[in-house]
Amino acid sequence: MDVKTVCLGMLTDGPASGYDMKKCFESSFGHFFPAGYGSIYPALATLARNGMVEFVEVPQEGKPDRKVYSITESGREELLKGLSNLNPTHKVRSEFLAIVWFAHLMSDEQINTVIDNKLIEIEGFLKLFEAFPDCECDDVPKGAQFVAGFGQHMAESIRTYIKDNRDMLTDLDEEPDVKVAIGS
Amino acid sequence: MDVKTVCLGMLTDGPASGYDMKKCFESSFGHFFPAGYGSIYPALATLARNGMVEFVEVPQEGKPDRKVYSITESGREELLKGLSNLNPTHKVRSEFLAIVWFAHLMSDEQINTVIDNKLIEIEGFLKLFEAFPDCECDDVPKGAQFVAGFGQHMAESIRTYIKDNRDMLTDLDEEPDVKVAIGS
DNA sequence: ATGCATACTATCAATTTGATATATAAAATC
DNA sequence: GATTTTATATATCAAATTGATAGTATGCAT
Repeated sequence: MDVKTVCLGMLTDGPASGYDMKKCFESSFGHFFPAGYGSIYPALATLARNGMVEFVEVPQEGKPDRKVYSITESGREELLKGLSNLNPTHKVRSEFLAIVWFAHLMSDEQINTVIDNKLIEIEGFLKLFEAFPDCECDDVPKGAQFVAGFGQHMAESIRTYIKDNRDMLTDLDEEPDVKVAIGS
Repeated sequence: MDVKTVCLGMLTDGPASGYDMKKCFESSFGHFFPAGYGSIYPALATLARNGMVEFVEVPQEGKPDRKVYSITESGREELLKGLSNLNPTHKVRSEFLAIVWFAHLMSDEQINTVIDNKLIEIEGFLKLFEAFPDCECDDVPKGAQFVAGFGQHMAESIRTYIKDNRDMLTDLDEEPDVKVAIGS
């Protein structure tokens, strides 16, 4: 599955421009399937060339024209093909874990900063979920709810693991600062 | 951080060929930082060109020559630069979650198979950890232990979440098959 | 005997990344 | 009042990565 398939999937929710899709990748999709302009625009161009999507150019005032894409019938068939993978991947690419793997080559201070920053990042991410608690309200598709819950569960799980095990990584956990009794 | 940095890191454990490194990516590193021949060989070529690594060609009988690479002093400095990122990424690219997001476009049977297969895959992955229980034994660096534990914890967490929430995704959880009492 | 696994190297097209270019207007900051 | 940033929108480019394939030889299994 590539960005083309995901773009087709997004268009089943209604017409959208490349810019709209980029925002969608930023807000939700990108957390588990990232894409930037450099993959979105070529994907849309290819899909249009092959008749999977159609577009109309909507003139704007003072802004570039919008190209608003819609999925076609061929596009819907292509999408179902793209989704029909019974062994889909789930890949992680983590600079964080690579750095931690080589912790013994680095200073305790460096590692501690990396860990602190990662915990802050996770905390910020988890705050996003407090906003809409278990949004099983409206017409949000069950799949999206499952994926959102997955993300939240993962973030909590990572936070827990890091907090519970970070002291493995530094020689002295938190510079003991033990005042040895003088004259003992 | 790119594959070059990780290759340098691997070489701090001792000299190795591209083939050796590929096996290392397959067995451990690849679970959180994947790389194939197509990135390893170009990485080693670039590193050699820039004096970050040196290599000797070791003739073999009936097999192609081995090119055995070693890290240089410049390489060690370059590695430390590569590791000195205080905000390293942790990215997920999941066809699995993308498919699940669009579950409403698919049949229950398809989704159930995808989920079953994923659970089997996770089960298989977790069996790898039973082999060496908490390998804090030898001289395995703490960083590697932390990362291995991280992987195990994540896999368990994903398994739990999927098992607890998979029924969100299908209309009827497991084809009820309720035999209604006749004549009630 | 024919195919598959292991041991090595390496390359290639297609895809993706991350940054940048272009252009205008509104909002924020100084 | 001037400057910077943010938002709206398009698009492209070099570099990196993916996933597959090619080449060459030995051994093992069916």
